[in-house]
Amino acid sequence: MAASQRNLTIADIARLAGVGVGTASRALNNAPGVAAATRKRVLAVADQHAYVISPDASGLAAGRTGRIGLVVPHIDRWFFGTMVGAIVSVLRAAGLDVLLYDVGDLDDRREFFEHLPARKKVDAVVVVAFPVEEAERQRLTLLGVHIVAAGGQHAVYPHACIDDYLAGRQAVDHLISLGHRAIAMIEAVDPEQPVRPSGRTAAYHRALADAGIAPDPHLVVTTNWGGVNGAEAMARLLSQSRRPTAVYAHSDEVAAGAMRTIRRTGLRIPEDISIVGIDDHPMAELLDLTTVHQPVDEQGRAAAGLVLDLLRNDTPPVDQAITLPTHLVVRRSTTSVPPIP
Amino acid sequence: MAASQRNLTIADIARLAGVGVGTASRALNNAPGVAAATRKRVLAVADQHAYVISPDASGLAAGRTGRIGLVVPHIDRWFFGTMVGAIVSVLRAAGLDVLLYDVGDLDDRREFFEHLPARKKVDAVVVVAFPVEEAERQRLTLLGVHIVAAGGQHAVYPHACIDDYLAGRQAVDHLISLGHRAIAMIEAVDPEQPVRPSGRTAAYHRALADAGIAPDPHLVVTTNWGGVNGAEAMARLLSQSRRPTAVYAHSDEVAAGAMRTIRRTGLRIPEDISIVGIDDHPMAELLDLTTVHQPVDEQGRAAAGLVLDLLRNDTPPVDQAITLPTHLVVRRSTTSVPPIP
DNA sequence: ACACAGAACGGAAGCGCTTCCATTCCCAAA
DNA sequence: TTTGGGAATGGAAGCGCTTCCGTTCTGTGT
Repeated sequence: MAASQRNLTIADIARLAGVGVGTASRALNNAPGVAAATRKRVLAVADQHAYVISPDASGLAAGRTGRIGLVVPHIDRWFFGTMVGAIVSVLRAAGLDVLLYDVGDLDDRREFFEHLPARKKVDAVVVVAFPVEEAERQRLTLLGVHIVAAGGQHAVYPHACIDDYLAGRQAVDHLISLGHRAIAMIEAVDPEQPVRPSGRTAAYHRALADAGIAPDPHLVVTTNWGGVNGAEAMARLLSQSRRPTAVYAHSDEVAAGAMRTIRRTGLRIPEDISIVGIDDHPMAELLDLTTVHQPVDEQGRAAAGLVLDLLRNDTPPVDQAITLPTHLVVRRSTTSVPPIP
Repeated sequence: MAASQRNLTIADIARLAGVGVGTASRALNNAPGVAAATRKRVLAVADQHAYVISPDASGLAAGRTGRIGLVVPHIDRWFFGTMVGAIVSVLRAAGLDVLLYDVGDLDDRREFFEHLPARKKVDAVVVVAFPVEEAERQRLTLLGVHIVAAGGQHAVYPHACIDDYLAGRQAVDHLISLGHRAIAMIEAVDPEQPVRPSGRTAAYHRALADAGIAPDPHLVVTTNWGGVNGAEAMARLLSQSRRPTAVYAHSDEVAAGAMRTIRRTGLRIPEDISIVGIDDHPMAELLDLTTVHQPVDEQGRAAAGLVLDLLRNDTPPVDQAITLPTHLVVRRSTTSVPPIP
């Protein structure tokens, strides 16, 4: 009885199978150098006792962890959750485990980079969709493992992402092509993240310039990420003298908020105001929101693929920067510019 | 040079600090039995060399992992993502790491319970918001660690959740109190999960019975989880001879889909049809959807708290089943029953 | 018949830590 | 002054594995 309480070790299995620990180890790891019959016998014994190798002991001896660290802000949001799901799926299939670190709010983030809880715990790290600052980058080198970025452009790391500028252009150019000239932008920033130049913002300005439309600072408002803030931002936009005929929102969530404000104001979408978002959030379909689709799953899978490459060859993969295409999805929230009454 | 490549071990730190490995270990672990001056010296040396203890070696020797396994379906959905975020936050603060396992689709799920990838990797497991079947439960015992459920009622495990029946009653009773009698229900099931009796469904039937309203099977439709399916289900509902004056949807996402269908049909919300959901998804506010709020964060934090209790005392906590309250949030999607034309 | 190359195998050393036990040291109590 | 006793400490053993090296055992070529 007492003996059965203790977990079996590889030595027990070896003894029960009548082999040495070395052979048992090779058999259980599917390593070469074991006769087929022997391997079978060892596996049978292990199976019979529901024995599995201790990954920690194995890792300690072999010098790897079998784990990948995922550093992600706001796991509760669709974009990040989807990305994480895709990454986990690929890594799991490769037999790797995922250690999750949330750096959503500033405190968590500081905490993470200060103490680097992932140290000596992972074979690689994926930073999911947030810009890593220079100081943070320095700290990350202390981890001494490969780093990959998913869903954000980080020239310094291998990464998989979309082209934010192009996505923005697809949205704004769509409005322009419909004849709109009074095009507003609701710029979204994450209060928890350091502000940085956004491709989505640049796209707006350049698209207007390319179309010969004079920029109007009153048509640009900035707000925090999130639907409710989008609603508030839209209210600001509507409180001005010049009413836009179209709105370009940095994300579908922001657009959703804006739509509520527009409708509450008594205006119709798209007859009075057209609106376009970015992301193709599942909600966009329910809202009939025209948007720019970005392949979140694919970004995640691609990033996970980079990790696997990095782990296999120690030479960096040829294709270090994967940029996935976005495309416009036209629904019922945009139409051509209304005639001036 | 060559020496500096190698990672330092505790023996190196001990030597550099002029102490034995035992003392170094105690100092670094903040364990008793070390003179203050000695501890300070050891910590200084460690700090200077950016040394941290190897958690794997430490765990191996001490017989723990410092990790908690999270088993969760659909990490990309708001409910699960929010739950995970809350759990991670509490566990991280307690110095525990989180290993994430996604059992969203049936294959992943079978895979997980068949191979139990978490074996010998975690000190406890949290199953997030999905019903564990008897066979799966059997397998889980093989893990040999504490198990806690978050966001689902599992009599067999310590858990934190809401009362689905009560939540359903709050929604349906609200409609009844507004005078509605032709109340439809859109029942949501997860195609990836085994079907099981739902408190939200029971609430509907009993609420009607309690109010003396004759049940009408035509007013009940079942659909898969998700907004698009809710839209389709609502279409089915509207294609019938008897049009409901109110709809009770099992979740806000389903309700959102239904709202689109209602509006596309040319009906107004709430003038022609009232609708109520459950969850208080962030989207509900943007949709002006009346719903029943459930505290997802709190469920996650409570579940994580149970884990910590279980790990501390080996005696199960007194409060093994934590049920958190829900409450109705009235917005603009419900109103009293329209007069019969 | 013999030699010899491989394959199969056993076991010791070592991965980086914790913990226990034995030892030393210091100070208060008598 | 002597004597316990507790605090501080060093180091060996052991956590459960991998891997290397030396040994044994085949079968093959001649």
